[in-house]
Amino acid sequence: MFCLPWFRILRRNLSLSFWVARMRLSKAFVPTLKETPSDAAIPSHQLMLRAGLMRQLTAGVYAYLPLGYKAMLKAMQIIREEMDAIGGQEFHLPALNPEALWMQTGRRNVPNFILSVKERDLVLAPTHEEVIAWIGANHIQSYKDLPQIWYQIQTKFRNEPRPRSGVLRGRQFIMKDSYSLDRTWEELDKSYDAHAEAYRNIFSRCGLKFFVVGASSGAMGGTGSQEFMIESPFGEDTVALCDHCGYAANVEVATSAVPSVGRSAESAMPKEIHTPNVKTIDELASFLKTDHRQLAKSRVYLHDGNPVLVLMMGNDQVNESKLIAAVGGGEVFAAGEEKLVELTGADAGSIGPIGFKGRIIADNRLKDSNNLVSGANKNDFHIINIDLKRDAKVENYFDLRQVEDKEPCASCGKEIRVAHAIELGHIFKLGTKYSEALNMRFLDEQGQSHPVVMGSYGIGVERIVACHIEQSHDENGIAWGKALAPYACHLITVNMNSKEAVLHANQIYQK
RNA sequence: CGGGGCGUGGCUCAGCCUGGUUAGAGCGCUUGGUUCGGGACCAAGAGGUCGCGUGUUCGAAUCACGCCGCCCCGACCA
Repeated sequence: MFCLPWFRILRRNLSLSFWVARMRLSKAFVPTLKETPSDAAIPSHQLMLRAGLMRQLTAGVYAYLPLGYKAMLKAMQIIREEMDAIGGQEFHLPALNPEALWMQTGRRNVPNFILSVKERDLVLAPTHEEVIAWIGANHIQSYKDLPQIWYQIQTKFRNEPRPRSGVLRGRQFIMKDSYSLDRTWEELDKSYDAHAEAYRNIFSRCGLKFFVVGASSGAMGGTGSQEFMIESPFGEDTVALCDHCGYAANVEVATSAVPSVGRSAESAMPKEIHTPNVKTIDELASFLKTDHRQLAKSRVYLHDGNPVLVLMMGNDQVNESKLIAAVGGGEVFAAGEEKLVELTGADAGSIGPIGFKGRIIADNRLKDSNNLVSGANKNDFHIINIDLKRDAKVENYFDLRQVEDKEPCASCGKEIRVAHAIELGHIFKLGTKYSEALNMRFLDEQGQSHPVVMGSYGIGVERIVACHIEQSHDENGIAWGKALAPYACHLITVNMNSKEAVLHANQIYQK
């Protein structure tokens, strides 16, 4: 019989490729695996190994085999076409960078970021803002030189503490990164919007079911950013989605329409009460037979070493991304047990705003509320009837809470969903952080010097392929869409004993 | 970096607890034969520093210690 080889896992979806590559399967290097390698935990990782797309060399580093590289090349070609369509110019920047360049922007010592070379003062570039700004600083002189969109598709290196999920988080990966250089923030908006549109086109053409979320710009600096995501239980990001109105945001910035506590007419006088063995908000609620809305939880953080007390309603969780934004950037750590006693005189569970020495900020939900219960900064004691306007020196109110599943949507009021997602691309309005650090400036019409306004935009090439597989596979293997399929067409001669059939098949093959 | 797990032919794993013949199985691979329209069968083979090192012992894949590597959870994630 004609024995079907086991690589049926590669099967399906025949169509013509944009490039004419032919290969006889008998000569192709496609090492398939019958069993799932024990190291692979998620479908895309398992199938990329089993289908012979790639092999792992070491943690977070993969060798792409011909079949896998073909799929990646197809994704790269789509990216290239769409980047060119918005006026992007392709570069190939060096992966080896002088360490000194990264010292200038202060990013050399960002934790878990840069991999370096032992023998020289060189580092492996994790991204290319610095090199772009270096080129721009040397060659952009006049407003007439702007705007520019510069991009490349290049291997990046990062000192990932824990690579995982196959190709989704590696130490070495291929990324399309682009950078817009503009004169003004308004023009940056245009470059940014052009990228957003290009990204939509790219992911659509790749056949991905994706969505866009508002995101935090985090330590990159800048004023705005969006992420392009696919929903997946294996994603490392958490997003809030509204299936009714389309609201979508990373939980780092997501809001919901939870009601605030408000203020009652009478503000009773504060009183210390004995609350033995009451450590949690739930215990406090049942001890006092009240609901969470009257309880103000205190969390103490150290912001660049200075204590900040954060008041939250009931069991609302502090969202540290929002907290960082609220306190004006920098680093934030939750204070440890010993530090809590040192700062407040009490353990976690009995800490409160009254008598706290340091900044106090509170979540919007508690704005101007009264008759609240919080810790007394004395173990086993709480204070009731706290009026935040009268009794506590709350410096300011911010949105500090983490949204939860099933809360009402901030824009339509219906139920939101909190889900995991994989980030495919991220676009940032960077601003002038890097252009100032590296002195990339231009002269305007009046001869005034200004820093170039930058945007930065990334796409993970491997993630496109892996996400496609996550979204398109079954028990038989990968169901390739035609956009990324390594080969468009699989020509099978059913009866190799028929000279006529073989001849015919070969004729078709030659075409 | 904290917690957990694992490391035995290309892949998946057994053996280890209760040290003792030439270290096993399935899949894959090679050769020969059979089969021949839906993931073949029979037979014979090749292939292993049992992650590395030190130690305990007459004797270590098996026990102890150290190291390395990989995976998962967490922290982190520009």
